[in-house]
Amino acid sequence: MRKKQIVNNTACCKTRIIAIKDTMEILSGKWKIHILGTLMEGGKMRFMDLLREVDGIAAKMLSKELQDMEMNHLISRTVLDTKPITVEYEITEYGQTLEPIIDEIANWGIAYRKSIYGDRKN
Amino acid sequence: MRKKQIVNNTACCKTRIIAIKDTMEILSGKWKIHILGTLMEGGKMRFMDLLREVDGIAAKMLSKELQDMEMNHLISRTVLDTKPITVEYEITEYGQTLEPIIDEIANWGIAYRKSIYGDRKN
DNA sequence: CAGGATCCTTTACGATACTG
DNA sequence: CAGTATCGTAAAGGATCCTG
Repeated sequence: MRKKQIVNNTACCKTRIIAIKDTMEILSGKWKIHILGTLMEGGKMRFMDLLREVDGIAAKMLSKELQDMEMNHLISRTVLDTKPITVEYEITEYGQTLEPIIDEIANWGIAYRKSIYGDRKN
Repeated sequence: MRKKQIVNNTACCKTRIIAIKDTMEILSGKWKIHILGTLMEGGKMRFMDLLREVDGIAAKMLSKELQDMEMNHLISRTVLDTKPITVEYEITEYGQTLEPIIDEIANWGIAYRKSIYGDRKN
């Protein structure tokens, strides 16, 4: 029960830890999950929409996080030829594979509120 | 398809966004999910164990995040009366309700590696 | 061992302009 | 509208030393 087998552990058991690290690296920062959650609800959204809906985010951060996620192919950016231009952001198919994560996060948050405020409407 | 019904949306659809916010507030920072993931694998662990297993974390951060999570009742801290003293950290029952989230994060990370390196052993 | 204290560097984040 | 630039703060990160 002490520390035997540490060497063997490295091979099999760290996989999960590394996996968590990989995922968190891609979702790094305070905002990506919020943005993704918002985009999952809202479908195609414009910069300003996101700025309004993602509570508390500043334009600089939004801009930066969107670029980040675009680079990682989690979202797509489409410039529409209007005047002034419009830009639409949308979750990619690949980005949608993150939905189970976001869902669990949302579910936990909902349960959390219930455990605090009870089932009453508050 | 434009923006009709925004008013109605606020009542029903923001629940999820707020839930995500709640959860992310409790899991805020770069390390909590890593620590939880590690504790979920390792069971009871001591400070030094965590310092070794949570890749890259500094003692200062570990200490702070552990306190944070203890305050939120996600983990428990037990001081054993040895000499020198030993301290064991463990996920609480409440903290275990986060497992579905961590699991999804780990799963995604695993799939992510596969999508990059293929099924070959790398 | 389990940490807190200190000091210093580097990112992350935020608020407020400003531009095509 | 969709951003970038600029500036300032706060938190993260690292190193080292210290204590019960």
